[in-house]
Amino acid sequence: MAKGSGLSIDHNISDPIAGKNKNFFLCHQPTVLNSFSDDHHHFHKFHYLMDAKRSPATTPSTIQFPVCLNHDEDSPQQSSDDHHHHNKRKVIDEMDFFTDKNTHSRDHHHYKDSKLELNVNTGLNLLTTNTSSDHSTVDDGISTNMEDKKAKNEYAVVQAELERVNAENQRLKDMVNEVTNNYNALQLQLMAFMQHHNAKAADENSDGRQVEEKKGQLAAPRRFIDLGLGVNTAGTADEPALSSSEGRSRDLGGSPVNGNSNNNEESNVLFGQDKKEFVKRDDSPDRNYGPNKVPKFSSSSKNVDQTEATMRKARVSVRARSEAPMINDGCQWRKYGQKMAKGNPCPRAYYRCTMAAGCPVRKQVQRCAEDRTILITTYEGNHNHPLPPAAMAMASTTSSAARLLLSGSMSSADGLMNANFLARTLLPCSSSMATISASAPFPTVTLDLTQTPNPSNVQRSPNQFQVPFPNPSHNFANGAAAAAAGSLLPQIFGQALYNQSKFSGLQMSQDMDPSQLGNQSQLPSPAMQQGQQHNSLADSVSAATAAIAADPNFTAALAAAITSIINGGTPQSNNVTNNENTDDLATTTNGNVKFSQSS
DNA sequence: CGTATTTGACCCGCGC
DNA sequence: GCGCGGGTCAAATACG
Repeated sequence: MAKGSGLSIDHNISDPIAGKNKNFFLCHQPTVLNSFSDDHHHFHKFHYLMDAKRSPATTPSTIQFPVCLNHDEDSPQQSSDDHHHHNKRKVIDEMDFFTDKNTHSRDHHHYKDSKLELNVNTGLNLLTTNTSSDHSTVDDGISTNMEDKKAKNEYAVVQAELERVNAENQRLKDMVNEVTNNYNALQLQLMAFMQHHNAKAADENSDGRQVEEKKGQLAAPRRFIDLGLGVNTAGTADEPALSSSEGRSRDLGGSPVNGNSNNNEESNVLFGQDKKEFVKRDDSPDRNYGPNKVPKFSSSSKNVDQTEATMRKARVSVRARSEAPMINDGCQWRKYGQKMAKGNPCPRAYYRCTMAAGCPVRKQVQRCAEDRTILITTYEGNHNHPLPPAAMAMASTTSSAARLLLSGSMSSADGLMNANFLARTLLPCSSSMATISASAPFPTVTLDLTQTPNPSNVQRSPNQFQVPFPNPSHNFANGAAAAAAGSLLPQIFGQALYNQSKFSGLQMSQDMDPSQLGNQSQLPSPAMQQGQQHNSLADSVSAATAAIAADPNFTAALAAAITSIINGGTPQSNNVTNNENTDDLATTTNGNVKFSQSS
């Protein structure tokens, strides 16, 4: 749909991006959400939380009313009223209660489904019972002050309970947000870690070296050069994404700083950009990244020019379930724009990193059109400043993933094969498949942290290829558990790797020096990984379990697991693949990793 | 009052 | 050349 095409954006959709309203919804059925208002999110989310807590055997809400009817008569509130087994006032109470409630959630029967159901049902039951039984008493025409007081008391009790539940709702909402953020952060950490290892493996493969030979400390920096562009200088190889410089000095007129030859390799992750550069172009827009502008500042060879042009476009997209407007990636961002993107009713928000002046890193945040609980965050560029540990994961992930992607896209003849290779190397443990798109406008690596893919449900565009990966979820009986495990397993596995020094049972240690792990040490070659993964995964996970059990971060992992299970238990409708190529942000895949190469 | 966000306008590339 | 869509700017506004 065209921009400004009268597309009505309800604030349910725009809120999460707009950032003002932090109350994004969690919903089983995204298609119903558009009719809800802000006030209703509250209750809807509450229902979600409570529903998740319920045991599977919980009776559906529609059946609970008659069941609770009896409970209500025995409920403390009413039993306290010893004098009135036929309380005529209860009709009034009930009406009052619902009058109050209706102002909040008239449409939300879900609310009654929650913890408050006793109270709510109390009213209902009283109504039904009283209407039949009250005839005798009501016909008496007796109305005492005591009854009025009792009614008011009950009303007050219900109101207090409502307030209490509201407060609890808010608290739970906060908890969910926090847990979700932790979950995403942890997964990103895993991504970064695994991707580092695999990138190294890929590097060594391309160098024809033996895995065991490499020295971790030295190999880590080199990898970027080799993967990025062998022909390039360290500096240019440093900047696969739009962080690359150039005289995109539309406003600043800054002299282009190319090459960045002063940049050391070790600055790849933390300092994707050399400082000279970002000082010059502290506000340079992305549009100057166009290929036509590359020759201006680029170095000698056309090869390098093409490389830079491609690298400027490189993007790393992360799909994660999050209720929050943004995933917590450890960086500070400032919003500088918002647009409606074609093919997605949710607005796309543009952010730039504000942790350092002139940091070229930008990101786009957009909800997935098919499943709006999924947040799609697309990163461009490398940070030109030190990052806190929390931000390291994402920074290194995007940086290295972009390099991996570009290393594949560089050799045009083998583009798809390289993409396959990249897909295999990025997340062999976590993903069940990788989808490779050759038609995206930008070379894009998509890391899907949402769920375990179901290959049979995936719809593919003709130019997408999927690389089957070992699916860790095949051991799980039900889909929810499988979905949960799909995201949890790699997480545990990654956590185990992270704590690898604490145990020695990890299969991976056979192929590499454990001492190198903390330093982006290498992994077995992708082929080896695939071959060994099946065999070693179970052992690795069990070893990992032992490792993380002793780790303080286990709590985070556990929280992530809970979140994952909750997510997995909700009906998901994101088996849809949006093949709209023009919307690279919204392009979905059930695979955890997708590479999109510009043709 | 300083900072962050919003939002309409603008620029640019691309396809027709 | 024109229209469309993505991306960014910057004045206005909101917020703490």
